[in-house]
Amino acid sequence: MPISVLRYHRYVSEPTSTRRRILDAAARLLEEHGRDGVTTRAVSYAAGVQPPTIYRHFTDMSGLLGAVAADGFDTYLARKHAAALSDDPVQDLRDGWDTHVEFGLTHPAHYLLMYGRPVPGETSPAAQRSADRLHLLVERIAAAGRLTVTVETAAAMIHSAGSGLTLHLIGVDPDERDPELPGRLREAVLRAVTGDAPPAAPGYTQHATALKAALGETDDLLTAGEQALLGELLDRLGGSRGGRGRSSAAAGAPEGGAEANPC
Amino acid sequence: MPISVLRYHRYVSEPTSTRRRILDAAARLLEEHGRDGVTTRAVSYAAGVQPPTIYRHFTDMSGLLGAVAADGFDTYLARKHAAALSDDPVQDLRDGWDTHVEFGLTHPAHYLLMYGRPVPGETSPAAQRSADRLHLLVERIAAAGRLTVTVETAAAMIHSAGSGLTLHLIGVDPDERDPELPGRLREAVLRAVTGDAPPAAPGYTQHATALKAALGETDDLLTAGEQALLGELLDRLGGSRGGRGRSSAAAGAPEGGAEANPC
DNA sequence: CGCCTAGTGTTACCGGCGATAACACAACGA
DNA sequence: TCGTTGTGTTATCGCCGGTAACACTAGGCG
Repeated sequence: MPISVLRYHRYVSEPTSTRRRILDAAARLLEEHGRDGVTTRAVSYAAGVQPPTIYRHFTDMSGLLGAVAADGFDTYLARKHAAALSDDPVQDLRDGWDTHVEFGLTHPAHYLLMYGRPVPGETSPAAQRSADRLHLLVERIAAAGRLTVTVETAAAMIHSAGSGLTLHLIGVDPDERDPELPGRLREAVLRAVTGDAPPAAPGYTQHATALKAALGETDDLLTAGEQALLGELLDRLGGSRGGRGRSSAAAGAPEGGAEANPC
Repeated sequence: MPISVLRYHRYVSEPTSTRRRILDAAARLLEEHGRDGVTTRAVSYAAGVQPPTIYRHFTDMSGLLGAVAADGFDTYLARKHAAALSDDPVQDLRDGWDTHVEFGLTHPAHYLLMYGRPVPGETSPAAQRSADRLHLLVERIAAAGRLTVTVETAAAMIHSAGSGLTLHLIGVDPDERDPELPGRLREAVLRAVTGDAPPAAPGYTQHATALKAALGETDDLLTAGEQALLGELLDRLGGSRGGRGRSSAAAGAPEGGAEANPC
């Protein structure tokens, strides 16, 4: 790249941006003195700026704390493998669980910021990022045909148990922590969301045909009409490579009533 | 009781003691405005005393908050059966779990005070009370010879999962809470600490969830509407397991299970 | 060139917070 | 009767989160 392009701009050679310095100072205070050590004064002093500067970059205190939490979480995950996925989705989830717990124990103050004070409807950016990744990991298990509950339910179970475990461990003196605990709880939840069964064959056609074959057992969950409808949709996925669209439009209800209505 | 015994003492006929008034005022503020609404000024004003009076009774702010949490928790448990134990220790634990979660959802601010900000080595009196009761419930299961792990490990697993679940639910909008979640997580942990084998999931659930996960790939076979419809039917098959509530617990342990590599 | 605008950091300040010192006063026991 | 103890008060401190108003710089544009 020719020198001429390297025009002088304000921040090109500045060692670290003000925002970065504030973030780092706040993170350091957070780790060393806990949540209560992160005050506007302390941060501004440690970052070498005046207090109002903080508000210029992070609208208020909670904005700063949220940014610190997100930054710390991202950094940690980036340093770990993060995106390295194997071809065993269950093992990947296991690794994700362990990494999550490890982060909480390595950075308890960050972790408490993320999960310690839930507010209905709100989710910190860091927690959201973590939840997204969990959802992805669980979905891969579902795609492998090894999930026995909804993806959403499985993710919620795993998150509840995992975060509860981490918070519990944070509250226990390191020497007194039960070494059995993390592994056992993890496997308990894992067994509950996966069957112990070996992975089913990949590809949706197999699942469609298998499900079609088992349709008769679903009387307590689906009405007769729903079973019939589902059967037709599964036929489309499992068998004939028919053209798209229109074929389904015609099919009326199998018979007039279609209203067994259990439930 | 003869009147002569009712000597006049300062507080005999006083409607409520100062300590009680402060406690009640703080609890009300906590429920109505959350943790941040409980300030020395607000409490003292609501209780009709001067701020320093609070320090006379509860050495500092955290002392007051601890007392409020403990008081609220005790009151709640007292109003519930609390000590009513049946002759089925596992069912008693189940009830205890449900009561615990219910308390957290009914009094989220109290609950966050108890579990939201763990500090290594410290345990709030309220949390300690709850832990003691859990220990007792688990010990009864052990006495019945139905525990496959240490009492301590079992209690820690249950506590981690239960408090994590409650914190998770507190953070989710009431309308969007997964009704399956609490029961499933509870049974998963219960099965892991007692030797019970998981109830055989109907074979179709895995196929249903797998197919759901692969719905996105079916664009060439199904219209968007059909995909949505199919997705809903698949959720019904993957989500709920016929009988609800306790039914799933009974199943004996056909195989040792429970020991698949806790790592 | 000279003016304007946007971005950034500053000084000075506000109301509210947790906490404490020093005092006022009632009840009780020697 | 007089100290002691328990309880609640007045007055005040230092720190907090947050904001208004100003100062300076760089870039855009006539």
